[in-house]
Amino acid sequence: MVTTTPDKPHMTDRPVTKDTIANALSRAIHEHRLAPGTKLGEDELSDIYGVSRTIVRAALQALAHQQIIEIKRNRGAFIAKPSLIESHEVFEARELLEPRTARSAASRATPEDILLLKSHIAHEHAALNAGDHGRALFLSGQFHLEIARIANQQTIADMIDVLIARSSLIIALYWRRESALCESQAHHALIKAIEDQDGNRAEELMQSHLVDLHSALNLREQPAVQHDLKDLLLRPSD
Amino acid sequence: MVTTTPDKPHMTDRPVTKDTIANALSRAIHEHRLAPGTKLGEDELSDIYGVSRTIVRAALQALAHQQIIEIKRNRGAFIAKPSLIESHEVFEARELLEPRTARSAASRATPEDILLLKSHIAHEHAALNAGDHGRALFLSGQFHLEIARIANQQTIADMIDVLIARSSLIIALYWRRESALCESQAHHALIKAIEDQDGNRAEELMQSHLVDLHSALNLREQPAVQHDLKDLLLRPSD
DNA sequence: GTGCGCAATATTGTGTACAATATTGTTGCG
DNA sequence: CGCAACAATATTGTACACAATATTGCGCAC
Repeated sequence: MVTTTPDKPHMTDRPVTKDTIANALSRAIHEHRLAPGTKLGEDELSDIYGVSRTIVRAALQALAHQQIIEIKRNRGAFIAKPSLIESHEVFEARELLEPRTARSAASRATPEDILLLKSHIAHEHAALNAGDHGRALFLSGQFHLEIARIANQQTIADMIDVLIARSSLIIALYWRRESALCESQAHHALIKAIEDQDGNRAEELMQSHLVDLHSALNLREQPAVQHDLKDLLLRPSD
Repeated sequence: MVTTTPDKPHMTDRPVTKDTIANALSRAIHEHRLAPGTKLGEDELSDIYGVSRTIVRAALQALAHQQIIEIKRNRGAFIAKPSLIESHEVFEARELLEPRTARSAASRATPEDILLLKSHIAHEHAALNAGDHGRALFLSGQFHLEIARIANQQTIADMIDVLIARSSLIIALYWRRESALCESQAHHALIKAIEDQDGNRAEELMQSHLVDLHSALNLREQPAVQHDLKDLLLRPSD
């Protein structure tokens, strides 16, 4: 057995910088492999990636700044659990940013961009058919991000990136199964509008798509998944 | 001389956390006491604040994430110099976010909020009369931030906060003196609209105010202040 | 037996030493 | 005299050791 080698996971010996860890964690959170409330111990991570806690801490601080993890002093880092208010705010912000961005994308998209978007959809479908809901969700987010990139507004794209990451957490906490209608139809329609350079329609479709997403959430009650049992025991309810 | 005491600057012995340093630097940048391109050495800062480089690095990383400083590997941290494209993007993002936020603020503002806004203006005027342009600029930014806070959208307010910080850098680089018209009139009108709960007018005023700001910049030529001499020598021009 | 307080343990916070890299100064060769 | 390679210096990158703090477990008193 070679499993006893205490070396880094990959043989290519890539440096393993803070971005390596931040991206890995970000991805895992996006794909719902890490649930809100999960503790991310520094020693734990430094063991996993074979680097010192210094690097791990830098990665955690980066994620904390995106508000997808929360660092409590002398307590550690935990995957964030967006509150009801926060969740509304995130989607309201997306509704403010993304429709106009989609309009802009419609007027700039090249044939290559369209192909890329379609490939995104295809991968999303494949993941969904394979039962990999986490990956499908991640790709769905990347689709939105790709539109922002096409719009050629890096600054806005960066903001949307963060909002999408937080949306993933919100979905983990507040998604209601009954409204499990697959949203890929909306994405298809969006591509069509962008392909047709129909900015008005793209904006409108994006707006209603986000409203649909927003309203498909149980943003009236506390989340069903409550890892942080402290406040759960303080909420008797049913 | 007691200047030889190696202690912390303030006698109150406040912990001096990374936020202390980040806020101080942020403030100094806002007020144009630190010019774009200035190098921020780690040892330098750790000496100044009497903490180890660990804390300083954390502060610098936080500022880097807001894109108001740039960290070059093995080179150090430098105050950012937003490019022309970046500058346009920042103001386009503000034009997307702030008008709607002002509308929202108009419908929520309490009498106390109005008073706070007016006090902001007063301080801004005072600073301007005292010739402290840096502080006036800082307060002007805070005014915009205050409106976002009144709108009760923390998420959007956070984004605007970052955009305002970057705007300060952009103004340092691209402001043209000829258009030195004091903008406080616009702020006065905005307060009036908010006080009157006139959302439409607030949105409209904020929009035109930002367009004015945007167009008061020399966003066609490279910045006059070029600390980074590397690319300046590569640009012959006049 | 229950509750409180203290000790033991584990985890994060910070400082520091050393390694890696970039920058600068110098020297030797063409 | 100019250029290039190399050495010296300075600065950042990383790991690690210790300090501070929170959590947990235990024992004692009531």
